[in-house]
Amino acid sequence: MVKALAQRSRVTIADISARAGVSTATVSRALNGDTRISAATRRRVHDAAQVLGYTVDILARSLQSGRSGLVGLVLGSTDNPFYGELLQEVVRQSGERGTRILILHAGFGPMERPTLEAILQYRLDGCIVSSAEPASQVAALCEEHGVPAVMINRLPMLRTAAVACDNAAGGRVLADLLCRGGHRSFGIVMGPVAASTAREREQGFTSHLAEHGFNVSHRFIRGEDEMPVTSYGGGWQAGLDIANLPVRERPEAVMAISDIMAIGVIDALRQCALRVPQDISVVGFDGIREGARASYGLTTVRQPLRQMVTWSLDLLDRISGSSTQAETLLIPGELVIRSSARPRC
Amino acid sequence: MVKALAQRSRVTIADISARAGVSTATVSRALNGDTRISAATRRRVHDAAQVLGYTVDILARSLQSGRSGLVGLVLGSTDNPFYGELLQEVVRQSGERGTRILILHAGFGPMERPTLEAILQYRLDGCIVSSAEPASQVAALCEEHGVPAVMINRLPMLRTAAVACDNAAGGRVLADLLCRGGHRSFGIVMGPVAASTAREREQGFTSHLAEHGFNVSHRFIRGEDEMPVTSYGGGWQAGLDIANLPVRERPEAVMAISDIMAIGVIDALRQCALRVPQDISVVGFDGIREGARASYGLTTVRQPLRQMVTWSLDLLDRISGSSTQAETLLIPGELVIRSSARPRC
DNA sequence: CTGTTAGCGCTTTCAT
DNA sequence: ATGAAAGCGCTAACAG
Repeated sequence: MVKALAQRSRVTIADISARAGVSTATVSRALNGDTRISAATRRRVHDAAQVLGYTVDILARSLQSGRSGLVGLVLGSTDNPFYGELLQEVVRQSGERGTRILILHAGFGPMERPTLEAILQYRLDGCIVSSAEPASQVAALCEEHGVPAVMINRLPMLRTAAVACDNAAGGRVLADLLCRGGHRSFGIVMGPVAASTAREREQGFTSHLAEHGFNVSHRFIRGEDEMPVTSYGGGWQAGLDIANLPVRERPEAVMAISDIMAIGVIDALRQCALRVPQDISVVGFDGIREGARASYGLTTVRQPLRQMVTWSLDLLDRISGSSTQAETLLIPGELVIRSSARPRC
Repeated sequence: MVKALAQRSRVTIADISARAGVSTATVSRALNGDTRISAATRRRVHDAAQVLGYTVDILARSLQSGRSGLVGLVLGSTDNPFYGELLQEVVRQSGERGTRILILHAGFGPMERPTLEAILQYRLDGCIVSSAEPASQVAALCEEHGVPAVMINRLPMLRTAAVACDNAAGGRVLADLLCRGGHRSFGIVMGPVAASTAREREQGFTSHLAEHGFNVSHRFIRGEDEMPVTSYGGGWQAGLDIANLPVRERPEAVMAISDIMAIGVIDALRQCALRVPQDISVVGFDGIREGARASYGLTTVRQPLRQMVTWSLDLLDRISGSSTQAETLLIPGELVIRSSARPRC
């Protein structure tokens, strides 16, 4: 009695079995909803558990079952609000399914070895990878050890699965919008490290333009030294460069490879007294909340975040156990027309 | 052989013990750097581990030791970039210490019961709580079960520890700056749900003004329905309201309770053709990256994020085991003067 | 329907 | 300096 209180020792199924007068096996079964247990016993067990304040020890369960109920998440730099939104959605949905999120990485750059090994050490049920650099490391490790992995918005690597927004199609839709808006010269803005995502977007954009007899006259690759990915700072620099172009050379429309870059571009253009969209149209890609602010009114292609996460989690469930196969789900993005691109010439 | 490959079974210390010709106990000791093991044996064990590609199973270790190496993190809505920055810093530092982050919550609002129980189920070594609403629930649970908890930027609850930026002092510093800038009328902007953090900031601000014979003439409480906390949208609304005030009533300076609100205020003021800081000065609090953008140049008090996280993690280490005590660490914020507040009248 | 018995992989006395 | 054995809390055969 005193001891129990003093030691704050964990309440185990053994405690319940004692109190309910059944074996621990029965307790386990009752608690896990095994239908073979009589209603009466089940009640007694549940009551006892309730009274004692029992909670399963997932560590113990996992040791036995091999599944931890943990999903690893690899995030890029939260400098890009997209990752924050992704995190929130992943946490929400995985919570609903009763699985928890272990953060493996959040930031730019590669992962360190010990961090990577957490995948094995904690017997993760799966991994969701949404950042560029660590993708291949994680893919290799998961592949080798049979841990399901799904890339969000990255090309599937090795035999991992992937779910992505249809980047190429999105690029095409934006090109189309700008063409219809009567723009005749185009620029594109992207970060130094071109992830597959960026390349696809560009490719879709460029090829659609080509089909209509246009091409991309200016291609700005700008980034911050410390973080050579798509970033506000990179967009800002590109914006300044665009503003400094001789007027006749200046593209009438610019597609930024991500919303965060587009926002940087817009700020820089305005800084230089250029008006968006009157003087120049700017479109982005991602659909982050910030783009919806009245001060930006960013026209963009929104990634179907919710669905992408749902499918990722489904995929993880499905491929766990079965031999991992490279399966790719492509979801169309949604064109969101606001005010940063001129509708008519 | 075939079986080993087919089953992809985990490499355990038993495998190592077989290969190295020692007992599993010795393997465990060698791997954990027990000094009593001879150098020769240790080498053999390490080599074998290396060759076999061994990784500890933390689940098994934890079951034995009671410590999981997992720290729970409760985050507010990543709508406020502050939480994204916090996340990144926490992940970085905990990674360095060899502990991993389990996300318990990310978003506005309370936590659901099952999520809360993850704290016990995974035997978390501790919890870091930085969001308002779930704080009391988490505190209660941790308190009751002896799990160390530290509130970041919240009042310590029950017997939990806390580390915070000195909010009151920060408020005072901002008030002082504005006074010296020659401002004579003041407004304050905050979200509907006033966390302790917000109240302290306001209190410091107001009391310093009072000491100099000023007071806050306007107090704007604005938020978004779905998310009644400090938010961009709330700041925006407050900004519009300020802009719509009769000119003579309009405060010369406004302090927003957070940077994200300050940014909303600035955007709205500009939308209404008011210039910041020429027509009105705006200051914020937090020091998020976004405020550093040239388009905002937000004058603010920066929270010493890095140090706050370091201390939190230290605190968790220290109080684990010992009877939890309410300990509060207050770290001064750093005044960052940029261009959103008039320096001289 | 329920109890008995083995472990899951690791650490840790207690011997030697 | 090393081994044998117990056990962390749970689940899953395998009996009845």
